[in-house]
Amino acid sequence: MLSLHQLRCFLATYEHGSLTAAATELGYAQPSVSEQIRALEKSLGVQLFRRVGRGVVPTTVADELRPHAERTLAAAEEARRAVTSAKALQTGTIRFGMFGAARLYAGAGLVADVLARYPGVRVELIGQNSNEVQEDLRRGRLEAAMIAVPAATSEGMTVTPVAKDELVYISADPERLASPVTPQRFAQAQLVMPETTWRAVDSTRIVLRQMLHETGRNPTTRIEVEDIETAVELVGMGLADSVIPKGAALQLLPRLAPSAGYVSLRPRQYDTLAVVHRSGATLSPAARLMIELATRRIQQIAEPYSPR
Amino acid sequence: MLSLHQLRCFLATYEHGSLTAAATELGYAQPSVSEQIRALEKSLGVQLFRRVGRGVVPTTVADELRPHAERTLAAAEEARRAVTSAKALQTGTIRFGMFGAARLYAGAGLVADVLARYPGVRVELIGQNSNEVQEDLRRGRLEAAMIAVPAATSEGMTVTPVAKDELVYISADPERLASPVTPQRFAQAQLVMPETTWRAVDSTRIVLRQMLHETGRNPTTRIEVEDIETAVELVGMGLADSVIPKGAALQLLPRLAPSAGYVSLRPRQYDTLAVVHRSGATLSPAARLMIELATRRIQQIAEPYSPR
DNA sequence: CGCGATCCCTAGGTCATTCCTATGATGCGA
DNA sequence: TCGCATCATAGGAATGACCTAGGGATCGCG
Repeated sequence: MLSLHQLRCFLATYEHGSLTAAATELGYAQPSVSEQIRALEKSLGVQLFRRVGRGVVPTTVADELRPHAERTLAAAEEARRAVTSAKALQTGTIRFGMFGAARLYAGAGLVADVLARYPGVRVELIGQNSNEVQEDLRRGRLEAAMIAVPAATSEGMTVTPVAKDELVYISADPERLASPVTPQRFAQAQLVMPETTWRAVDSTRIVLRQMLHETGRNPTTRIEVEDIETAVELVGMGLADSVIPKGAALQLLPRLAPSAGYVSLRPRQYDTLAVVHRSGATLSPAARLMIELATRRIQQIAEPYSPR
Repeated sequence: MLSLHQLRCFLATYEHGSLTAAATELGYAQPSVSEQIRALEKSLGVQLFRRVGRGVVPTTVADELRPHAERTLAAAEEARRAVTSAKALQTGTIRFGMFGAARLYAGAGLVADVLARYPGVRVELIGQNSNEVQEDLRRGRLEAAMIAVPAATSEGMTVTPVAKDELVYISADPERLASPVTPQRFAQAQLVMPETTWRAVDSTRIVLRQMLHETGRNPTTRIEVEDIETAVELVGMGLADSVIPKGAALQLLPRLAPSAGYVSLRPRQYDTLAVVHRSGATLSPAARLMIELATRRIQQIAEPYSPR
């Protein structure tokens, strides 16, 4: 079976015209190199060197083999180098999970942070929804992610809360923004809610359902849309109100709904943003980097998490 | 230490997303592949797969490694293929030694024979002089050669005579061609002799010296030139006569000295053409081919060798 | 022409690697 | 919750890598 080791011995022997010299260069005893060459010749079924009195002389087949041997060793070396630099985050791909809304107002800055520090890397931010991201985590497609809890956290996951993101009520009607929105008023509102596909398990909705449940009411939605931008635009057009994370409101309202504003709920409600990964896994440098940078970004916008 | 085997296991695992499947494809037991992957990860100092419940999932570093692993294995395969086809004489270089005059009138046809049979190969015909060729043989730079004996044959060489090439007297003067040239007449001739550099050991001259020595005379040369064509041209201009192998005379006289002709010596003198190689060496297919073709070519021109 | 130096091969032994079977641990899906 | 699929571990046999020691051939030199 052809091996890189044999090719290394072959090249050293070819260049020196001597087994002894090759062995010296490679740091082996002479019979070891001799044995490797013999094994290579046997495996190829051809004579590579003629043993002639003083030293050895390559055959024409050896001439033929040499450039290929060099190419093969170079490719192997290149492979090692690529891995090393990927390990050092100089190149390669960094993949990180991040649920929709948080990605919306922290994602671009996060990617910018990574690229500023490691210009050679590719960055992938995965996931439209926290639960989708959790599924990727569970399947191993993602090493770590920043998601909004509560979501149906499965066993074997380590969850580290990093920030609280307040949920605010947004509307184009100044009257409804005059004072914090109570559950009573909230229950009567005409709402547009994003992330239709995932409404049953969406973190924000779970929080809101809980809030309303305490008052014995169910939330009603007038419009269901897929993405948060559309929801904000609809709010700007005065067609409905909505509840979104404050960070998203700060970024999207001026751009998509300049006539609208936001106000807190009463009592204040929060999405908890947390870093999640498989329990017991040792995180790669890339993942640790992303976690650190994402945490910093998020905490610039949302309040740092403080356990009660 | 990185090995091709590890890369093969890595690729199979990457493609199947499973150690078991990879092992099946490669024809190994599952723990063997597992061990190879672990060794590769250790040698690179990086995790390549995350072990996740059902199967394994490549990390981004593995994504980075894969194309390089493929390139490396392809290069190794290419190396093997190149050697195989060189071995089968489909490509590569065939090197053969052949001394000056014989190469002159048989070389082109010999090369044509080889190329007709093996269109992909490169052919090198080495050597201007028998002794130069012998030196290459002794040093191992040549595997086998067709040379003219007697020449100073050194120990350790196997000499197989294949043809006798008669030495003929050439002249532009029809009178001198009327009858075979005796040593007496020869000793008085004005001669032009080729291969100046090697005159002391040249095979033809040794034969002629022996012939004259029996009559107690020494040969005199009027002109010394390096190559046989020049000598023949000078003969054609009537400036001197010469002695060259009959094969060379047949080919060169019509072209370079149409007014000249040739006649035998009395007694007839012969160069013996022989195949020479190191004793005890097993000849490569290429060398055997060249010997066979060269022998056939030579025997079409010179008389087959018949031991007395 | 012998003599030492050089270089390759062979022999025999040690140690590491490779590969196997058997078995345990774990996650997934019915 | 049970069965199945998958990976990890353990232990042992076979193979390969490497070494030291010594023999044979060749080369250059006195």
